[in-house]
Amino acid sequence: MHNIMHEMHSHHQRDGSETGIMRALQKNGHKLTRQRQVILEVFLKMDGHPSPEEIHKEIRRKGYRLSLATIYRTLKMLLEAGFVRKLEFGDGQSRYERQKEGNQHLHMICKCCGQTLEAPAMDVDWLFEELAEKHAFVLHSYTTYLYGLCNACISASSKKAITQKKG
Amino acid sequence: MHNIMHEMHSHHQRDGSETGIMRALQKNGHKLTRQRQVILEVFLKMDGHPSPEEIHKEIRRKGYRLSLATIYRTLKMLLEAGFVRKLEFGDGQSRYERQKEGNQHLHMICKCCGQTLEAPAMDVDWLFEELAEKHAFVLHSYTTYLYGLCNACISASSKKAITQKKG
DNA sequence: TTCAATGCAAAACATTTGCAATCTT
DNA sequence: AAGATTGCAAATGTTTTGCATTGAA
Repeated sequence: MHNIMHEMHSHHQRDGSETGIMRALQKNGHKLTRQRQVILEVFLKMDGHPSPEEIHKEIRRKGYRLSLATIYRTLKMLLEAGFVRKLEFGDGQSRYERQKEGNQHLHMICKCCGQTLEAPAMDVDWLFEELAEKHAFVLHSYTTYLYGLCNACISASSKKAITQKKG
Repeated sequence: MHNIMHEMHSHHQRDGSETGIMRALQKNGHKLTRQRQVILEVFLKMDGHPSPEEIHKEIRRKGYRLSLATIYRTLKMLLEAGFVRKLEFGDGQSRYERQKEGNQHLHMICKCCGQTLEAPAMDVDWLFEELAEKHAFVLHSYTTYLYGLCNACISASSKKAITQKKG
């Protein structure tokens, strides 16, 4: 039941397209329902890290109609199958991003405006690997959140500081 | 109102003891109540990453009696003041750990038993710093979760594999 | 004395679940 | 036809909040 993704990559072309994922899920005993197609289709087209609620809104905006519960259930399935990653930015709701193999990245979260940007992981990969090994830990995946201020907010706040002296 | 901690470090000895923190909070206009003393005292003595609920239980176990709401409110205050860090392991409840300056570490979370261990950050620090800089991002803090299997669970599962062939 | 902080219960959320109806296969 | 999946509403679990009361300064 775990990480269908790997299987997919060995047997199929590594597309990870909507149909590719659906086929992989199907092969693993899941049924191919209209709802799952819609969720996948809409989710894959969304940028950033949408929450279940946001995915639901987007789905309705596009004229489809399905229950929030189904979105939760589908996301859980996709998570267990390894097609998505679950993120927690600390704002009370969970967020999801697509799991693209070999595309690890860090999340930089601006404390001021809440915007998140992504930085490619680069050297971090082997560093974490080495670190885990040192602790006899088998590393499967990782998530990193960098908190601070984005460029826009720094500019804004320094401008404000000039205006009102002493922030 | 933000990061009283820094202020404390420049004016006081950098102890971060219960009284040290209380004094710093007080200096910033917060009132020194019995409840806050108790929460701080108990929390600082707890290991790991206790959730508000766990802190509450521990407090009651020690014979004190105060409301869960107060714990939430106090933790929020400590968070905004920079004395604690908030963590989300993905198990549905938030967890808190003490913010010790210059003691950054990564969290290794075992997917099997749920246990978390900590690894000192080492080289990660400047790597993140460099990365942030490259994106014009001012780094304040970071949190890293490494997911995988701990030593104990690996041993256990390999033992099981021998017994039942094909896991 | 004054206003912040507390306790309590209710409210607000996000997420999960039970169950009857409905789809895939 | 059989069993998985859905929708709905209710349940759950965590966190927040309104408000009267208490307590620190």
